[in-house]
Amino acid sequence: MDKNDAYILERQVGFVMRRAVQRHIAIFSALIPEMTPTQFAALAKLCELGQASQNELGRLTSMDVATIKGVVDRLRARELITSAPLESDKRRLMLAPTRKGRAMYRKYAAQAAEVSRQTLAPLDKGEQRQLMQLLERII
Amino acid sequence: MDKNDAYILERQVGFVMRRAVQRHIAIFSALIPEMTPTQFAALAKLCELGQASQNELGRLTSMDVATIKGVVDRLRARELITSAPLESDKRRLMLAPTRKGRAMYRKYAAQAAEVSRQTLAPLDKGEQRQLMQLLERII
DNA sequence: CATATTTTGTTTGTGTACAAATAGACTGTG
DNA sequence: CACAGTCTATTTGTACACAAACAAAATATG
Repeated sequence: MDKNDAYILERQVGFVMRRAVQRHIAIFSALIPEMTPTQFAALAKLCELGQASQNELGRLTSMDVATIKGVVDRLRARELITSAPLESDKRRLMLAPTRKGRAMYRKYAAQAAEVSRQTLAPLDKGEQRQLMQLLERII
Repeated sequence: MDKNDAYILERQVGFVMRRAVQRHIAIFSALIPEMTPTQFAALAKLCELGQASQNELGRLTSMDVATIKGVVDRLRARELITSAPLESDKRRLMLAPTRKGRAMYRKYAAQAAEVSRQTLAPLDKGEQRQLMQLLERII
């Protein structure tokens, strides 16, 4: 194998992104130890929407059916959201944030934005925008 | 809360990176269904080194002690690597790829590079380099 | 040399993440 | 209306990912 063709782990996007995500999660859990990024994402989206079915919330937060179920179960166990089957469509489980859930979201929204800032801190504003745009294009 | 201060999930780095990683993993498992990106990373690094202790391999592949143990266990179960306690330091578990492990690595190294290419395909060469450089700076 | 500290590995528990199989409820089309 | 296909949710199994607690071995330091 040619030296230039060599597979170098450290130069693969997957590896670099995995490490960047690791650092991001570490920053998140330092600033918001009360919940995980995933849980906060689900809660934030549900607060934004007011209500949504479990499936809908999963799609909007990019979590598959099994994943969103676990996240919803844990949020409900902590009484941050409620769930009830929809009368007009008994397949669907409608979710809504509780007062406590909304309070939690309001409490940490600023911190969550700070997590993004710290994650991107090594870059200047222009680079930050560029990174975001490039990432959005490979989704 | 001011509209400009609103927390928009879709604009947070963490969320965007998580989705980019999801897409990357989907591409990987389509091209290399035989193993996970994590397993391939460990095998690739071990093939590059020839041998390494479990802890060392974990550090070099950014996996914590519990994670690398699981990955190593699964690779060993498939006879892709061997492990043996080091005589000169009985704490350490020395790992090495088997003939089968090296063959597996050679077989998929080109495919793994192709995974990176496909992941970055929406970008031109310059943008790809830029993205990699920006990501490396936020690790 | 003795012991405090560090290093390596294991175990347990919790939390994503996804595939595949299942069940019940809805919808569309004949 | 019937029923084929679709949608929603659940369950099971596998695989990362990390924290915390533990044990054994090596090293450092007094």
